[in-house]
Amino acid sequence: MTTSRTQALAGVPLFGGLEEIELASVAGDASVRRAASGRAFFRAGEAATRVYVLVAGRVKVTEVSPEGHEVILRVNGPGDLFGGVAALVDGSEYPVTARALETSEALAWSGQVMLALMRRFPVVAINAARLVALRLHALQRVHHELMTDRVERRIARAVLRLAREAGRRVESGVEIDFPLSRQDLAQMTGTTLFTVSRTLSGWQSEGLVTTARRRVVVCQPERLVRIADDLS
Amino acid sequence: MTTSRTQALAGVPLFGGLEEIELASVAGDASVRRAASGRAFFRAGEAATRVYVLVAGRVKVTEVSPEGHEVILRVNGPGDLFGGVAALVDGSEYPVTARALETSEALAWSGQVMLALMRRFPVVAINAARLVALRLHALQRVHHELMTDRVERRIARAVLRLAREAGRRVESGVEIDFPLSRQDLAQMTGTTLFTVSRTLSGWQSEGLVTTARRRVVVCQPERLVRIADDLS
DNA sequence: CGAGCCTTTGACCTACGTCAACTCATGTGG
DNA sequence: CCACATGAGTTGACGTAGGTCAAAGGCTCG
Repeated sequence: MTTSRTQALAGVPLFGGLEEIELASVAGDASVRRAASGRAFFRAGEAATRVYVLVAGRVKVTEVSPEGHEVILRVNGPGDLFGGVAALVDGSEYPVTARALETSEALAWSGQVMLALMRRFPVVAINAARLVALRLHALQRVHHELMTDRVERRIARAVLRLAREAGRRVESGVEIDFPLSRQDLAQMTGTTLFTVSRTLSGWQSEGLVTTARRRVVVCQPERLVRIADDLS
Repeated sequence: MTTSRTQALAGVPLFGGLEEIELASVAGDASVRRAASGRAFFRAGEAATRVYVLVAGRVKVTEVSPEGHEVILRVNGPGDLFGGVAALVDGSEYPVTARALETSEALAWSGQVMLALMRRFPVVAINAARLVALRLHALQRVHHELMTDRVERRIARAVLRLAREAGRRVESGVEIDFPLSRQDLAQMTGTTLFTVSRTLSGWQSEGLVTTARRRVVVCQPERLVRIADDLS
């Protein structure tokens, strides 16, 4: 259904600046990929053949070292570009794994097709550069935090970021809208699930958050911000 | 001297794929910027108006937090793009500071001009996306290390990277070819100058490296690699 | 209903940060 | 050209944030 694919692309940053008819052409070149919760769109080490734009769901992007240590670099939501980074470097491999956190759907283009699109519509290439640049900036900030901040602050920042990007209003506050384990938070903040557990327990007993198995609700964002920004 | 500027651009990755005559046109739009050792090409927070390609020297890219903690994100050498990332996001500010480690020279374009170049020569936009992507990958690896590795290994990796990217053969091994203090290494690896000092002292007494004030020579790279990759 | 996950909590330990004191180059100016 | 001020580096003593490991309880989903 090309028309529905075209609609899915409306408002996607990668294609900002394209006319509707151009969008339809771009959509025509796409294929639809789905992944059930826990399944991977691609894994690190595979040939980087495709560029994805997430249409629905959540996808975590992780990197695992030779030793087997896995870290979470980012959680993508609808509209986000992923895999694109590597597919432009031709003949290369994905350096990361993209795994669905819940049932997800994406549009995909082969690297070749995407390169052709970029040559035809330079604005797409410019958008891509800008998007990757923004991602780089975001990672630079997280990296800085990791170098200089204590764990409680890092966890606070991670939770606030997730609430901002993937928050859903509920009675008691803002719930992070996908399953998020202590282990996940640990892999985002460079600590252990034990420390995350202790930290969240502490916050919960102070009323800052309420938690359940793989669920986090931020109840008092401003107090969390105080922890995140504390200048003392 | 447009012709010398054109020569400076030959082989620069950002402009790979351009014809000589196109290169000359690109060079014609550039201005030359110089910075003495210690001076900044731009500082974090300034309006991001220009894109730079380093022609000669070394430039360290740093980020400083509100608390005043400074971390080194990268050291650029000749041919490297810097500042480009932000200048594409129009109306934005540089998120980082670019400071010359030694007397340096760069070519610069305004963001406007660079955008126009990218529209005219889509390959430049594609190159830019690719370059930023590569930088993102590099930062992802470092970030991973910071999350999972002990300091000695991180320092070993940083030293090896610098030797690879900016090494000069000397009698006793490979010297890192720009002034590099313990503090610098600490700000690259997320530790303190004290720990770096102790670590280098240890290595020196084992004959792995020789050091002097702001100078590091790698004498036994393979043993350093053993520390960096130790799978025990 | 049962088998795994996810989570909690406690006890212990250590890698590394912090601070202080000292030495040694270096480059600057008198 | 020497002297001194300054910034780089070293080393020791000490404290602690948070990692590690073990044990056990509770969801949930098959």
